[in-house]
Amino acid sequence: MADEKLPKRSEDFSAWYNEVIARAQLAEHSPVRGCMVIRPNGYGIWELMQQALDKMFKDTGHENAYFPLLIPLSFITKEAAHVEGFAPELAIVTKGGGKDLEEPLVIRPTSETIIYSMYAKWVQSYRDLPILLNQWANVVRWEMRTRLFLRTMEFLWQEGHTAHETEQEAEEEAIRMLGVYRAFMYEYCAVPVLIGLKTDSEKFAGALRTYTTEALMQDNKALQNGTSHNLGQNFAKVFDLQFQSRAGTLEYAWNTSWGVSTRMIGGLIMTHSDDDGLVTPPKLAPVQLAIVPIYKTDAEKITVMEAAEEVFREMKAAGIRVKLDDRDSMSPGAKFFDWESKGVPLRMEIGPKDVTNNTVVIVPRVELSKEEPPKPGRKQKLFVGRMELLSRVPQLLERLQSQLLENAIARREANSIRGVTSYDEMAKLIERDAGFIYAGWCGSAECEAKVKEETKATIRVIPVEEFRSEKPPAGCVVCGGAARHEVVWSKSY
RNA sequence: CGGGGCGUGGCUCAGCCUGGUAGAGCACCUGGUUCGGGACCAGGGGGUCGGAGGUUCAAAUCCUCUCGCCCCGACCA
Repeated sequence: MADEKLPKRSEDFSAWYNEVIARAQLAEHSPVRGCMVIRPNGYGIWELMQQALDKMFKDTGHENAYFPLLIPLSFITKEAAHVEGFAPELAIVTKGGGKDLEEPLVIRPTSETIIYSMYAKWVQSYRDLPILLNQWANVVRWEMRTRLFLRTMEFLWQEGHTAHETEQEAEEEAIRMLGVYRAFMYEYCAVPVLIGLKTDSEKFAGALRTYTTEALMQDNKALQNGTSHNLGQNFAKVFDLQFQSRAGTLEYAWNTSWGVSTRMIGGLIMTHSDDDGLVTPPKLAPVQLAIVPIYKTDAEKITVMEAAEEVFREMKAAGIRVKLDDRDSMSPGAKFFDWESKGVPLRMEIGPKDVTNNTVVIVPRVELSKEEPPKPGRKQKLFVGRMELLSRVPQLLERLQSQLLENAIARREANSIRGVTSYDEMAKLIERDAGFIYAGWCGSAECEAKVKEETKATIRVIPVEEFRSEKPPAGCVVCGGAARHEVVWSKSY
């Protein structure tokens, strides 16, 4: 299909990213600036993400519901920090049915306001708490500059919204869902993330505290791909979300909200894909195995197709997402490139020799360290007996899944620099896109702003203990004052 | 909103400077030969040149306006 080579990551990362998406037919720009059409190959990834996450949400006691797209403008303006944060990116409907509306309606940029206004009606006493809901929805934020998946004006996401009796319960919920995201990123996306707290300047408009998952892309820029907020009582106070407590007093509820979006797909691409095109982790690959039959003569075609169809049925029955590529007008070589650029984890070749030997050839999309190494300069080819397929294919998919995570962790570690103490050194590291830079921070907004101003890097996360360095930093890398936190600096998307 | 670039078959672009029959590669359709890493030959379909106005015997080409897109900067999951 493709007639040219991809741009190389090392030469033009941004052009490479766009081209990977185009080749894999994941998405396209829409006629409206900043919006995106998600094609089946891309939406298939999203559906698999949804399925996995939805189960995780249900398993942690949440239910799905749906709240409307249109929100009264007055709702958004009720919470001061919230308005301030979102005002510049609101899309507002002022006309309906040919007439000016009495009150303009906002197309939701997020649903805190409409949801907590409803919760207020549903909650009388502490017995009505907690409320643990999630919704799958689209939201609109009027962005200046957009990139497919990473930042589009309309995007798909899920937003969880909960209400609790106590601050501690809300805090536990925010952290529990951060943990869910972290597990999802590792186990399904094979995207290793740092987790921790956002600084005040980076937190959600209207939150008490914002927790984040941060991944490092192959160009060494950070991507925030999940957030979980402890909203405190900010929204409860504005929308009268009150309940009678166990002690009989009237109290405001404590809220959390948490979300992940189609941005994760961008993160997936920029984490795993290579100069041959898209790479998808098996758990999120709409097609996990592509079977390419190879034949010359009509007689060969008959026996090869027979074998290929049998393997296809076998794999399908075993629950593998499999495709038999029976396109007659395309050469096998062209099919190899096609499936590679689409990121399919395993490709299977079945030719006359395989039929005779009762074997197949399997080529993994990325090299597997636990399998026989490839010949120099060649792709790794695994010769597998037909009888072993039922055990080997799932095993290879698992190995590929863990290989991707291993590779990504290794890359992140190779591009994480700890113990930076001098501001000049940090500035130089940022200048050459060194990756995640760990350094001390005094906690002042001035020091944070100075770095952003001078280097474009920001504090991505104040990591939880697990991700901190063994030796805590003593001083702030900017002002030299006592360090209150170890933080991770990086340029970001 | 500032700075730069670009709008020509589905895609990537040439043609514009110096006005005169709309082109190429890829993709697509038909037939044949091919097929274990991007096949080849022959034939074929498809474009009011982003839009409007102007100059001219004549505009993809020159002029004016307009719309849209992309890249770089200030805000953001």
